[in-house]
Amino acid sequence: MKSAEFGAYLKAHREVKGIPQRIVAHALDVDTSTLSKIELGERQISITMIKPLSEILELDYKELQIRFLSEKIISEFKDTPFLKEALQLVLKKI
Amino acid sequence: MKSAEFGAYLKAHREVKGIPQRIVAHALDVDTSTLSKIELGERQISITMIKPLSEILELDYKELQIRFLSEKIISEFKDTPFLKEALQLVLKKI
DNA sequence: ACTATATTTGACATTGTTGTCTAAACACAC
DNA sequence: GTGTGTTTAGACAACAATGTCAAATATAGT
Repeated sequence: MKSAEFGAYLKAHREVKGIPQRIVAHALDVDTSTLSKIELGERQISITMIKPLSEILELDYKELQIRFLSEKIISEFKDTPFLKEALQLVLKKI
Repeated sequence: MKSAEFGAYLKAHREVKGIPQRIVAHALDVDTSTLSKIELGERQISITMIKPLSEILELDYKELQIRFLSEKIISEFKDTPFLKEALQLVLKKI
């Protein structure tokens, strides 16, 4: 899932709840313009936004965080040789 | 990654082989100034540099790549909640 | 010490990303 | 239609990261 899709996912949830961007943007401490761009995939979502997003959209934080993070890692490293081995090494180290 | 440690490791290997920065820098298609900063940890190492580095320093590519990549991931996400779970999910997906 | 080479440093231009601001586009009630 | 609130677009400044260049410093070799 690309970042644009994650943005669309957030937008869909926001609209289901009937919350205007104004409110969500305030919770994230950004402009509605920035939030709009996030929802449209024109701006990256900062990882620090996941917690407040989960709260205001009433989504499970842990689930959203894991999903966001895993997609971020995949999109960043998907074409990198030996990614699998590196991930296994990271898991061993942490 | 601004890993001074990895840079120092590369520098140590280069010096053991007696290869001047000039040669390695040329293989990486950068200035000696940039290479110096990389070795001192003042510039990030681009992942595309690992392959030419392994060749010129006669280090095992796979090993170097895995090591570099795992350290990069750790340094980037070490304080991120649910990293372990996200990594496991990534491994499942790829 | 002198010279040549190697390395490091700091200033700089370039590039990419971020969020804001203003205004335009949109939706929808009245 | 008009008016009100919402969303999006584009231009902009702030900021960080990159690599280069030229100058400064360090290291050998003789």
